[in-house]
Amino acid sequence: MDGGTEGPTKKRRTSWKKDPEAVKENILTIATQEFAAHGLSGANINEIARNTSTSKRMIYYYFGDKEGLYQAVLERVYSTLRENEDRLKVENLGPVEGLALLVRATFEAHAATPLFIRLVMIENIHNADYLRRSDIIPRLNRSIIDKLADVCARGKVAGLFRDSADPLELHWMISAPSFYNVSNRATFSTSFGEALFTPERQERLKEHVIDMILGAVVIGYEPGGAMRSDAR
Amino acid sequence: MDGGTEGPTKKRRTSWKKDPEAVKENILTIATQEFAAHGLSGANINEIARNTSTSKRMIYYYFGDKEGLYQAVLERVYSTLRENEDRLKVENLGPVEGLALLVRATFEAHAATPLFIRLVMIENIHNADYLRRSDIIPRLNRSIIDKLADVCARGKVAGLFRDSADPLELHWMISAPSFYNVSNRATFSTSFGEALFTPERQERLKEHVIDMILGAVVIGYEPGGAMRSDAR
DNA sequence: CTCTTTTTGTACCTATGGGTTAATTTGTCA
DNA sequence: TGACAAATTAACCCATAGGTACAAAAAGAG
Repeated sequence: MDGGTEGPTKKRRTSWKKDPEAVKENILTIATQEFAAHGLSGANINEIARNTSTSKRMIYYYFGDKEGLYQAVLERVYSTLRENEDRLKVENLGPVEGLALLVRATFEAHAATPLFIRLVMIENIHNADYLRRSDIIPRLNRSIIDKLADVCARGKVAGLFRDSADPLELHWMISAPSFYNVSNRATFSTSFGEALFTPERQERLKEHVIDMILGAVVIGYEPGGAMRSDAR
Repeated sequence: MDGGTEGPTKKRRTSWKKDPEAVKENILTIATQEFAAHGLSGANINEIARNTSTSKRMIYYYFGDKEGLYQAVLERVYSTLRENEDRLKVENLGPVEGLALLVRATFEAHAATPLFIRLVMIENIHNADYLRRSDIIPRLNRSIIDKLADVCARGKVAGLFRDSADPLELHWMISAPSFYNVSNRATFSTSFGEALFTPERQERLKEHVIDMILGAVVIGYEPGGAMRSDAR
């Protein structure tokens, strides 16, 4: 493929297609892994470049600098999260089952996306500076609160939930164990062993979390109640 | 070597005292802050040196390399934590009050030591590699489990606690919200506002956590029960 | 088929920062 | 009191990795 031009010294002979979006996607995918694995300062741009199908030059072309790339990764990952949340349909469930579903889904979603968890951990190490700087993100996590507010309101109207139930607090209570379960697995299991991280124990933990949350919110709730079809 | 004193070219003239322990302590204190602030790769040895009352060379003299220093910091911080745990006396309290006290103390201890939290976050980013490598640490966190086991056993004997209550799970349930409350404050408040982080809301959150835990463990428990002096 | 714009590759620059060399002071103990 | 070890200092080294300069090749417009 060098007939016609015959680069004598230089061998510019690659024939690429114009597909900036695919190139960006590719970079972001690799960068996500690298940042999640090593953090912002720990990540290595040369290493990222080596794992992409393009070159270091393109990273700087599209994302400006390391921080720009990190920010793009962060935003993409948060967006994905939001999409997952939006998929959850809870409106046509009873308040108790609805809440139980939200807890269960949150716990499972966290367990299924350790990469996301790691990026959030890293962002917290940076005091959420990049998240704060982003203009698309502050409103992202709105939908989960809306869902909780809906369930909460319906639960109170039906006389099933305590008056003290608060959507934001509830989100905090649901996120905390779900997040910690993944984020602190390494130090926890190093200190106390792997016992809690077998599939069976994880199932149990999940049900306990559901019971705890429902116990705090549902009047007269008793453990195991989330399993019953008539969740009174 | 240039004539008694009188350094014409070199000015080695500082006069220092020998106090290795104090120097090490000083280095560790500064290094703890730096590592907690920026992580292992983000921390800068020159910066640490600049903030100590000694020199960069001494850091390498006492701790070998950056990782050695990080490990020393980690171990010291875990040791401090253990000492705090040991101070908690729970044996002469009833099971319910005892458990409530453990939850309250854990929540407050986490809130009071953000530096420790950050180091644990960072260590989790590194998959607990340095914690695992340390020989003094794996047995460190034993005492808190022992305390929980004691409370648990007494609660069961008294017929107050559910049979399902498990010390390790309990520790997980107590740590999760206590840790998350500090570790994820930055992203949480960026996403949802600072509402939950005022002193009053933190108090409320703490009581809710206590209620959740006790609700999961104590038979027939009802919210606010931890406050009553006769914790039946 | 030019001309412009976008996309890409290669080679290079250079500040940063982890780590080292070698000398110098202080204390100690025969 | 002088050698020896421990503690400390100042100055230096240099690999790494973030970032850039330059220019070529492809695509699109007209």
